[in-house]
Amino acid sequence: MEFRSDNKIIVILGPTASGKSDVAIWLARKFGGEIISADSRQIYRGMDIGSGKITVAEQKMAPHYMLDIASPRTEYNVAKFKKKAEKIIKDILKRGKVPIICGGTGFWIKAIVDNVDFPEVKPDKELRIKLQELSAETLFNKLKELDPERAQNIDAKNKVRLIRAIEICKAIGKVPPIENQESGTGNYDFLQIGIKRDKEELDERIKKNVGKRFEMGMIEEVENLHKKHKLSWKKIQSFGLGYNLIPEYLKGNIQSKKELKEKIYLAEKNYAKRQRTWFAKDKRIIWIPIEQKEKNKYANIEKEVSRFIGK
RNA sequence: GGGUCGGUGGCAGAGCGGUCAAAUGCAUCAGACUGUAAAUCUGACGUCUUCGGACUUCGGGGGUUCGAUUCCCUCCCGGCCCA
Repeated sequence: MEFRSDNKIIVILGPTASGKSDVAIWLARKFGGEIISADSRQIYRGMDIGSGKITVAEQKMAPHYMLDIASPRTEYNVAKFKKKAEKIIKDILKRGKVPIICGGTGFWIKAIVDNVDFPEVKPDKELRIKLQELSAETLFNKLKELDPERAQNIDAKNKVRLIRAIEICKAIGKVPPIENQESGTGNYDFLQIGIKRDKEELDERIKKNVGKRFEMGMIEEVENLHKKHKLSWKKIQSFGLGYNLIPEYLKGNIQSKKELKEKIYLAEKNYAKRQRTWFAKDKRIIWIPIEQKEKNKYANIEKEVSRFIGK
């Protein structure tokens, strides 16, 4: 009997430093998969060490997509990601392979899994700059006039959200409600696996990871972004975490490498917490720990995946 | 030994007679999230609580005062300067 897997997608997710990439590569080789990165920073060229991108050698171990596809001077976003990723998914499935989405950017993953329908309103730079001057309160009142419905559930103190909502209103009248998209999952069948690690272990991994990336030249990378690629400090810092902190060190606002390292570690720990909070909401995620034993660390994940795709 | 500045919540650091359980930042904990998502944002953070409050805190001890984290004395500890 011919088994069909032409609508099955595997998602490997988890907080930073949980070891997602290794799992994805292993699965890709085992099950004939191709990996689509869902990471909002690894999208950019030249941001390798700071973003924790896997090496070129590792990338060669399985087909990878959505890595290094944008210049850091352009602005990438969920909507673009979704469009492009969907095309790639279709293509992978058509060739009889298994798409494996792997990443830690929860919102981007959700965009695919829940088929979030983003309103076709492109960012309006000028409007954003103008609105940025206003207080959250003013923005909120403005939105209340434009779209009382959206104003009802929006975070009234979050300027970024308020600005985007107003931006949408200006363009198409109101923000389309999201409730209509409940059943968006539609055409695809997803298996979402979260890499489970307890907090202490993850903190330890993050710490090690930061140390390793320091040795790999994380500081130099940021220096290059500024000097060679002519990116402003402000732009670099908008990428967050190390990209935010390292310029402070280079500018002399952080005194020592030791202090810088400690701060990056803390920032990544906090980031991991935000990721955990985000992922915790999605009850469909199956959390699986990686086994300690060497022979097959991924036995449990393998079992789950086998059952899912029926091999 | 003399002088001087200081010892505040996990840390840094305000407060300098009442409005102080004590600003602010960090850390910690919890949470939100419709084209910036590694971003952005919210709440909690002495103890107990029937959530109105109650109780114990600002190096130790003593004092002044209706009232002290804030003033005085003294002791202990630290920084700096002079010897």
